[in-house]
Amino acid sequence: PFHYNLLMKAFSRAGNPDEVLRLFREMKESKCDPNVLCYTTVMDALVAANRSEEAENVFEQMIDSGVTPDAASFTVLVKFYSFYLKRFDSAYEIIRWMVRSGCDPDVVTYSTLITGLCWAGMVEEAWGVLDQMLQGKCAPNAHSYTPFLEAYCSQGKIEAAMRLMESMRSIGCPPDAVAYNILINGLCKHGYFDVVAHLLQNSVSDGWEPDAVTYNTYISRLCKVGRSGDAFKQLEIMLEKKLCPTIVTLNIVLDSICRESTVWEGNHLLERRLELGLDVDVVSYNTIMSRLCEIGKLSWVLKLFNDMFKKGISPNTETCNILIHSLCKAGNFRKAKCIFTSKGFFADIVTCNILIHEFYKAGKIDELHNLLSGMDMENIRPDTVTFNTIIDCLCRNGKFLEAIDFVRSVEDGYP
RNA sequence: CAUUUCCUGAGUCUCUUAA
Repeated sequence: PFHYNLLMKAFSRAGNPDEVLRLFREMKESKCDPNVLCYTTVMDALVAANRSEEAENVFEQMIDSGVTPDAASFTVLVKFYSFYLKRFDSAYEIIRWMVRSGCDPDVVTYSTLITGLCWAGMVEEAWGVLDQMLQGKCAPNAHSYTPFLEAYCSQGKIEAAMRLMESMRSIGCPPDAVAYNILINGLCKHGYFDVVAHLLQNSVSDGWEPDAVTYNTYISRLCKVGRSGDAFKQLEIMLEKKLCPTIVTLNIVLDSICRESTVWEGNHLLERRLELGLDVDVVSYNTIMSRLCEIGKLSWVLKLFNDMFKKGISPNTETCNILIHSLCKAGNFRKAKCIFTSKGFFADIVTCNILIHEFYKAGKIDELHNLLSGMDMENIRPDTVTFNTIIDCLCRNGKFLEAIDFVRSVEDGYP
């Protein structure tokens, strides 16, 4: 069981839930009874792949086979109810169940719920959970506060975020590099690059040390506002500080090069990756394929996809979305559908938005309706992009009355 | 039975869709 768990954990980290499931089956067939840790590993792998129904099944299996869940396994349930399904009533229900069964929720459980609530924009509710936590004599840590920082920053409430940083200090949870990274991301997003420069200068006296993520954040944001020259200066500083660039750093630079100069130069960087001591990953390929998709080079996209496969890098949902988009743009709906319906691929809302747009453009209204009802069955919830796409397409086709009806029909259900 | 070690859960950065 230990060794199986180690293996499963490795595949889970590599983002390969199917292999995790295969090992899990193999384990049970070889009469090696999984323990709580194994069940939790499997559940977490499934949740990370947004396959929560299957995770729920595994939890039930665990109960049925008489294995007692611990705080960690319950927390995985809280995680998928709050992070993915946003069903907070169910998350609270899990916590009540924990208390009833004598397995008290700990700081991780509460922090998970707080994170989910903050991501959903329910900041007030989240403060309530923090109170509940304090009443339950469970001491909060940095994980309990940073979700609030993130929420404030994304709402543009920079002042509130700064004030929270100060209170963290006085409460005895001084902000760490992660907290500063969240703040820096928020500051960059709202254009306060000068404030970021100051924070970096004062880091020693403020008691924190910038890490690779700090610079990745700063560099990426500078690139996004077209200041790639300044971004490269920061990359130099990062290297001078002996901070090792990560694969994310490489991907940020790659993205900037592909957008600003040519895909060709981006590809060139890929070939020189070894000099940096970094190996490319699925995101590197997605970055290039996406730019190729943009300029309509289907055959190049397919070639890179093959290269990627040969290197043993598994495609993720983004990869498949780029492929589907490229195929549709080239009018090859048949192949696109092949990917869409292939097992092992789990469509998300982005996949559906791409198809909705392409079906409209191609006038494939029947296909469109099939897709919409399929989304309903698969529980894929439309987002703002879905609605904007539909409205935009209706208007472009001159169907203004239909567009107006549509807006009215979704007015209350607008996400 | 105790003790020690190993294996499970939470926060920040990069890629995909509309305008």
